[in-house]
Amino acid sequence: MKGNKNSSQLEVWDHTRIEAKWREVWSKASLYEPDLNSAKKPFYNLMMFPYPSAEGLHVGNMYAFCGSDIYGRFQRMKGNDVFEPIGLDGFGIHSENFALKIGEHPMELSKRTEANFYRQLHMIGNGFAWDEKLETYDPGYYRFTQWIFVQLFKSGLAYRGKAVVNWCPHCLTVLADEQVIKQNSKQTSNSNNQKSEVAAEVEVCERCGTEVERRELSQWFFRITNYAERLLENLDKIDWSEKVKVAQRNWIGKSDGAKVMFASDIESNALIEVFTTRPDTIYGVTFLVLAPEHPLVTTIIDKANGPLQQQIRDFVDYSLKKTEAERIGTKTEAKKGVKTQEKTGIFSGFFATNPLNGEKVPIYIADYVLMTYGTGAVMGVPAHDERDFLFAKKYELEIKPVILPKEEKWDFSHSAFTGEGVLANSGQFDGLTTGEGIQSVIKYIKENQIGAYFATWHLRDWIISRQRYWGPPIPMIYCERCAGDGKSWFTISGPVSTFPPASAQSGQKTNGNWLKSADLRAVGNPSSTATRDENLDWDHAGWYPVPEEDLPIELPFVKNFKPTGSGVSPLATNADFVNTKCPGCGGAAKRETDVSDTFLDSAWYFLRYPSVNVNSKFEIRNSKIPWDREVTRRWLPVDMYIGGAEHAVLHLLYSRFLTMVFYDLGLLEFEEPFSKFRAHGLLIKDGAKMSKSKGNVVNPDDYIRKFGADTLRCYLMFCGRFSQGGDFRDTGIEGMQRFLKRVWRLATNSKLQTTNSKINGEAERMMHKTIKKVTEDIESLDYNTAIAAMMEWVNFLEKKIEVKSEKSKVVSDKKAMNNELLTMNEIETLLLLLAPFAPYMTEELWQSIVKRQTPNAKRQKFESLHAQAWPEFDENKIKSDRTLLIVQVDGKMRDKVEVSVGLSKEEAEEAALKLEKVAKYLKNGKYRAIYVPSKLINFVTSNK
RNA sequence: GCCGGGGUGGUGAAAUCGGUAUACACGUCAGACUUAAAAUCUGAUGACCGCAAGGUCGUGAGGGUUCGAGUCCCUCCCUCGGCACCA
Repeated sequence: MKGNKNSSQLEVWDHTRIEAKWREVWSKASLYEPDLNSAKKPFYNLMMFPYPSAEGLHVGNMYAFCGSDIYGRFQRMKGNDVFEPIGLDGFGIHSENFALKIGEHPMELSKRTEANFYRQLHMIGNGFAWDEKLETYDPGYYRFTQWIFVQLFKSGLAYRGKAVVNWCPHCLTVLADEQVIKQNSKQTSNSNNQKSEVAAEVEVCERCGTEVERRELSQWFFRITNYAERLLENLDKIDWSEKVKVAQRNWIGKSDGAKVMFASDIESNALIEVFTTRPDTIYGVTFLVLAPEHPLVTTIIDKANGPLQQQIRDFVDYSLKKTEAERIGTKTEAKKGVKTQEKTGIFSGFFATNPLNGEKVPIYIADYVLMTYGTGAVMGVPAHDERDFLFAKKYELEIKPVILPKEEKWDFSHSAFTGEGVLANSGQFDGLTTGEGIQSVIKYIKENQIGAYFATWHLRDWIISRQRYWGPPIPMIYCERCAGDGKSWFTISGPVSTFPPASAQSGQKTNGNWLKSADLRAVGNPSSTATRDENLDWDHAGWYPVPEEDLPIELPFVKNFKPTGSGVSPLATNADFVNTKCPGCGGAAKRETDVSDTFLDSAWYFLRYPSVNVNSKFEIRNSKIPWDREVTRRWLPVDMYIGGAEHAVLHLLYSRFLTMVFYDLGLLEFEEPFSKFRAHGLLIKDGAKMSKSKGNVVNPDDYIRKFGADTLRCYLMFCGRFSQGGDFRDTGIEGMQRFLKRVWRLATNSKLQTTNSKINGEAERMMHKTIKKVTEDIESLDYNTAIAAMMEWVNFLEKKIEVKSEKSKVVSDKKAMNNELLTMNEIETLLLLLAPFAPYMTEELWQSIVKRQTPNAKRQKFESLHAQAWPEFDENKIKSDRTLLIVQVDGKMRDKVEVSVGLSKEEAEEAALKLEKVAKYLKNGKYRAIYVPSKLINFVTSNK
């Protein structure tokens, strides 16, 4: 029997009807809900959850989601229990700014955008586990965000400190360093009456693009710097996109070197600690430089005499102002760069002593030395550092070479030699190479207690507070009375070590040192503490975390949620919220009114998903922990995480940090949250970035309505390599619809043999070749070439049965002779391979053509295509006994000839020489042949 | 400046253990079907020369290695992203 019973219904591919039907059937059958408690082969397939923007789902979101879903569907068909959760990252400045713009309260706005976003996310055809959805603004969720803050506070990893911080004058809040991005803005400047383009770099807010300012404020910080070393080292152990690893390495920014103490005559015992990455150049020190903010500068001004005192004071004032000006209107000319930038400084009138050779060198104050890096003091080695060289030239300081280039001659009066070489003029270290010199000098200064190995980091502590409304209130209470008495949670609750480490209960080892009250910085890696927080005043007197049983501290409805700009959150205006009782003394106290950074909401959501509907039996201090230990053990870490590379040093770094903290607190059994991470590329439109200002943002709704989600999915994946991004063009999507229509027609074709007759020969080879290609390409996320391979196979199948000519009524005699029937095996395989890409259409065809049944929504159980086993390929069936031999003469392809596989060189030569196109080049008979078995033969006639 | 992507037809892009460059698709042109259009189908489509057979050139530029280079090496250019007065 051929064809199918209900072909009338199948003649038209009515994507809207089909997609709605299968959504309902799949949902009723809980097709995408794995058994979280007992799944045998758990596979956690995650895509970064979206901001539910009020404009709705962006086609770029859909691009990323579909790419992730294809991988998940593939894993499901490979026999895994796939968990693909979805939620909304709805708290935060982004949503709040939009609410402000349109004058709607975020609490109401979020309800609207949530409904719209979820509607759209239902449409795209992903196998989401909807039962476990979560929203970061749900009190049931942020209760735990607050709980996490409390745990960090109790562990000494959350502290309040005063520091110069980034301030966004538009968002009216502080920002973490990671949330400030450098932006190149081309500015035209008029110099010498000539207009020239100067590339200026400005620091802007990651959210709104406004240039940031600096303010000195007291803020809550997370001590991520304690984890710098582990965050860096673990990168080698995880399977992540290289570019994201590189970005994290850069951001963490470790520099190995040494701290060296220089004695000075500023006052007795005034040691100046310098940081250098080149201790081997220490004999070449001819001056010392302090940053204008360096603590000793105040002493210098105090002690200075005569006009010098005022000069130094003026210089320091000028430098600090200039730094500020630079930060606001940075005029660093990118092209010229660091090297030529003028170095300004002033002699302090004091001298320091080189601890290695006893030489006295002048101490300068200069603004090219930054207080925020290293120790804020630098040893000037003009012979071997470009900046020191420029400074020395300007102030006519001695240039003393101590490293000689191994081969060439170097003119030290002309420029600094910064490469590696051999030590000279360095006393006992003469003759050593740079590498040996560094080691020897470090050993020497350590033995003589004048210094030690030291690493400097770029990473800074994470500023958590935001002076905004739309976020989880930071669950802290401040009691003035206790502050006056020097009391805090730490003094009332006794040693922090009473906080029960879960690992102690489960008898498991943790990596971190457990806390003692004396060492509040113990969690993480104390040796990696960066410099800035050394200078923060961390005064926790008067501070108490909200008792855990009182969580969540719900965000109250505040009518005027507009940020105040005065350094406090709009919550401060709500007296009912602010006034509370002190957990320590029971007296009147005030709540913290800042909310936490939105990146804290998203730094742990993946831990929550599997436990959303599970009540954890595990408690800490009468408070349930945010995840169930059993479920978490089964599902985490995330097996495959897909997302944008723009979060390389934001979300991806914060998540790793928190996971390590939870591991150290014994709350988790792994320290890396995402075993495998792949960054997807950027989807652009007609060659240009999509942006609201350009008005070229594509909303998927219209396309889904017109072409169906299946077509859009396939088209998005066909635009280019998933890791590289793609270019969305309206003409391209029509081509993809043509392809799916052809698949539809092929499957519903009357020539479809319903008996399971065997296929063989070329047809079998094509099938196995396609299975192999599609399988391997999905594994490596090369979806574009997987689709191309299926297209090639469909082209082949159409030719095979001449389905096209049947329609057009033109049948060439030659082709009619080859007319074969399509087998059920081929159609089944095609539908299976295409299933992850076009889930709706393939399910419809599978049920009606293969299973010959059309389940309706009422049926609970059915055998979905998406629960079928992924087709296997047989390498032997891909091999052919005939092959095309490429024939070259002097490396140029002249002809090709079909031969049997495995032929000898002699046989290949013989076959090739029969070819006229080849023979004519070899008339004189002088040649030698190079043979690549069964592939290619190259006749070389020249004498080479 | 350092680090990491990338540069291939008219367009989106394939092909990197060195071995047919441009798969797949879009677009364009021609044709079939049609009163016509749409849809669908067939064919052509890197450039240049040529009626053709065929030939020459061709993967950002220039060198090199090799029988053979998009692929490896060297020197550059452009572009996107990360870091950067980082000592």
